[in-house]
Formats: sequence, structure tokens, C-alpha cells
Amino acid sequence: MQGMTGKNIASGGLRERKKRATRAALAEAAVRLAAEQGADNVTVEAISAAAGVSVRTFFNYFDSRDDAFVVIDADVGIRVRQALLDAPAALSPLEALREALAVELSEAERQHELWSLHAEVLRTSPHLLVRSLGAHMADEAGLAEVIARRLAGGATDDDAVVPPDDGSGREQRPALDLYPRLLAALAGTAVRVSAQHWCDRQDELAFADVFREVFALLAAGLPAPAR
Amino acid sequence: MQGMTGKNIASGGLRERKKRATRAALAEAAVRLAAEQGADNVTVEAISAAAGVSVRTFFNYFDSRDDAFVVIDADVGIRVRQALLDAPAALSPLEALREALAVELSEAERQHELWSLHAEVLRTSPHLLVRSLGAHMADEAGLAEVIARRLAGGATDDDAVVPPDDGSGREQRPALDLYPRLLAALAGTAVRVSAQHWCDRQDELAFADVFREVFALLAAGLPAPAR
DNA sequence: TGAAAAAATGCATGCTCTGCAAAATCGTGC
DNA sequence: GCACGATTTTGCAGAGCATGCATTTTTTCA
Repeated sequence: MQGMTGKNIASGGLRERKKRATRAALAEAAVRLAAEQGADNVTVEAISAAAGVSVRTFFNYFDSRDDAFVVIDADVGIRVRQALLDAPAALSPLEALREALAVELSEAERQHELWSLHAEVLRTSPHLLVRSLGAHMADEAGLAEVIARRLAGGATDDDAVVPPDDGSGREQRPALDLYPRLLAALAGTAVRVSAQHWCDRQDELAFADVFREVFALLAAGLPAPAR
Repeated sequence: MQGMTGKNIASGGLRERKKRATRAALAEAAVRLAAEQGADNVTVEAISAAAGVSVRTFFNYFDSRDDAFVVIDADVGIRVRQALLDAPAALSPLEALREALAVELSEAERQHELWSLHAEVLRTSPHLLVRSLGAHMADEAGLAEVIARRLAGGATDDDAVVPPDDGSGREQRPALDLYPRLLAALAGTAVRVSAQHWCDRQDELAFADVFREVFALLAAGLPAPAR
């Protein structure tokens, strides 16, 4: 494996691919085991064994055991933000938001079985549902930032994806404006509500369609940006 | 428990009052300690000691250490739901919701210092912020249920407060309608966004006022119920 | 006051999570 | 191919979290 002189294709080096694989394996193992025997009865040891790594390695990938149940796809947040930045300038912030999320949700529906199990796990252990909800909303902050950037006037300087908040909380940010936050909150709300609704009537409708409907309902009243 | 010589006044027996006090003491101790030395460096032992109870007792009140940082007021959810049920029938669901929450937020502002500390703790440890956000949203489900009841036609049969979801998840509920959920989600969103905004411009504005403004912005577009 | 109910406590136990250092693996230049 | 630096994995030890159970203390009410 030497001649890899120029191979930073889609996924990046081999090392990174392996990391993604390991992470995905851990997350999937966690969800499957939890669906079988209940999340509370699944130890980190069992998850690690199922994924073929050591316990210590598990904690190199997840901050806590519950994270493995909650964070199925670690960088969905990054992808959405990137999609927002890449969206054609002609789209209003709301439209761009709607499209970016709809695409992401359609993608998720491809792995229908895994997400179904995930939903079941969350349904049977409210403790994890709370964590999941919280995790979703943590993304809203990053979303608001990107929206603010877009509103501020494209700022196509680099289009480098905004990294997720490192969580240190050190850096005092310049007090985000209200409107971007409302947009982000609305988007998050739409995702959440449609997820709930979709979970109830599972298989009857396409997730993305439910989402578009809910999004439209919520968005109908938001005043247009001042610009 | 038949005698009960007419003493179930506002606070209910002495026993219950003591429990509330202990719980409050633990929560306050947790927040103060966390604000001082960082949440990560606060052990359950320290919290328990500060509140004057044993470690084992701590876990009789909170399911986990983090809960003590997050759940400052355990039954705010119950109060809001009760307020919704008690609200005059003349008010639209949105108005009732807005008033109930505004009252609650004003109450919270009375203990301004404690909430300030709480906000600081959440700001400095994102881990807890996620939990807090999740906890808020767990309330939305209960809220949606009460709203649905109100929409369904008052149903003043008993006006007994709806107990918080026991979290067992056993009972398959009859698939809540979409509209109540949207209303609940909107309310939760308003609380969250206004809390964020208020945290940035601390002391400049009254929390309740920010909330009303945000609520109005969000509500402006929600279509009226179909009935 | 005395008995029943509820709460607090101590103890034992298993699991979670972190820091540290050694071993295995990967990426790269030669 | 091979060696060297960088990254990742792993084991181990230790602190802290969380729960079940039996016991003691407190509250309630007759």
C-alpha cells in the first residue's frame, strides 16, 4: 500500500476511512444490541466486542456510553452546514434550509432499518430520547451561525465548512442576531416534529415529505428578513 | 390515609414540604458548586455534603449527577400544564400558552441570581447544555397532550393536572395530532430562543419581555386551528 | 404513646470514564 | 522493500457514578 501518492478522494486517506468505519461499527452495534435487549442492559464491553475493538477504544470514539446510542451519524451537522453554504444564492434562507435538511433526511431514510431500530430504542428508553433531542438542538447553534453568515452577504471568502462548536465555551462570540436563531430553531423544530409524527405513522409516508409539510406550516408566518 | 385532618393546604403535608426543601437544597448546592469550580470537578459527595444529606439520599432525588445541575425546578412542567388547564376558555390556545409561560418565566426571574449561575454553568459545560435542552423538550410532549385536550373541547371533567410522563413508554398512546404538537414545539422554541438571546444581553431586558417578543414572531404565521 | 408508612442511610457491587504508558498500525520519504 | 515519525489501539489502574438491599431514623395518624 505504497503508491497512494494522490488518493485523497472523497473519503480522504485510508486511515480516516478506517476511523469512520470503526465509529459506524460501534454505533450500529450499540443500536442493534439496544434494540434486542434494551439499552440499559447493554454494556460498553458488549458494544466494543460486537464491533471488534477494545473497551478503551470505544471511549476514544464516544464521550459516554449513551452517545453511542444517540449519535448514529456524527457529521450530519457538518454536512447540513456545508450544504447551506453551497446552496445557490438565489434561494431564500428558508428555502436553502428546507432543501438541505430534506436531502439529509432522504439520505437517512436509505438506511431505513437502522433508523427504525434507532427510533425504537429511543421510544423504549426516554432517557436516551432526551439526550437525542438535546443533541439535535445543540446543532441549532452551529446552524444559526451559518445562516447568519449567509444573511450577512454570502461571505464566499473561503466557503470552508464551519467546524462544529468545540464546546470549550471560552471564546465569547459576538452575540448572534435574533433572526438567524429563529430560523435555525424553526428548522430544528420542523425536523423534530416531523420525526415524531413520522414515528407514529411509520411507513405510511416518506419522512422527507412529512418534513416539507411541517416546515411549510411553521414557516408560513415568519417575517421575511429585513434586507 | 383517611383521617388527613384538613391539612392538605397549598404545600400539602409537612413531609412533602421537607422533600421539596431537600430537593431544592441539593439542586442549589449543585449549581453553586458547579459555578465555583466547574461542573466536572463537583462530585456527588460534595453536593450531598453541602445539602446536608448522604450520598445515597442524593440518588433518591436525582437519577444522575447531571440531573442536579439541569433540573433546577422539578415541577415547572406540571405548573405550566395546570395553568393551561385553568386558563379562561376565551383565550386561544396560543394566548393561553403564552400567558402560562410568561408567568412562569417571571417567577423564575425572581431567583435571578440562581438562574444566572445556572446559565453560567450551562455555558461553560456544553455537555450539560445538551441535557438541559433535552429536558426542556421532553416537557413539550406533555404540553402537546394538554393542548390537545384543550382543543378537543375543554374536557373540564376533572381538571386534574396531567401527571408528567412516567417515561415507561409502555402505554402506546393514540398518536397525537399534529397541530397540538406544533403549538407545543413553538412554545418550547420560543422559550429556548428567548433564553439564549436573554443570556447574551443579560440584565438589559426582562426575560418575560424577550419571550413575548419571540413568541409573537414565531406565532405570527401559524395557521389557526381548523375548527 | 404506639404502630404503620415513608424516608434516610450504610454497605456491597458492578459499570462508566479518564490518564498514562506500551504496543500495534499507518503514512511517507528514501 | 525499509525505516522513521505520527497516529491509533490497547491494557491497566484508579476515581467516581449508580443501584439493590437491609437497617435505622423520622413522620404520620389513631
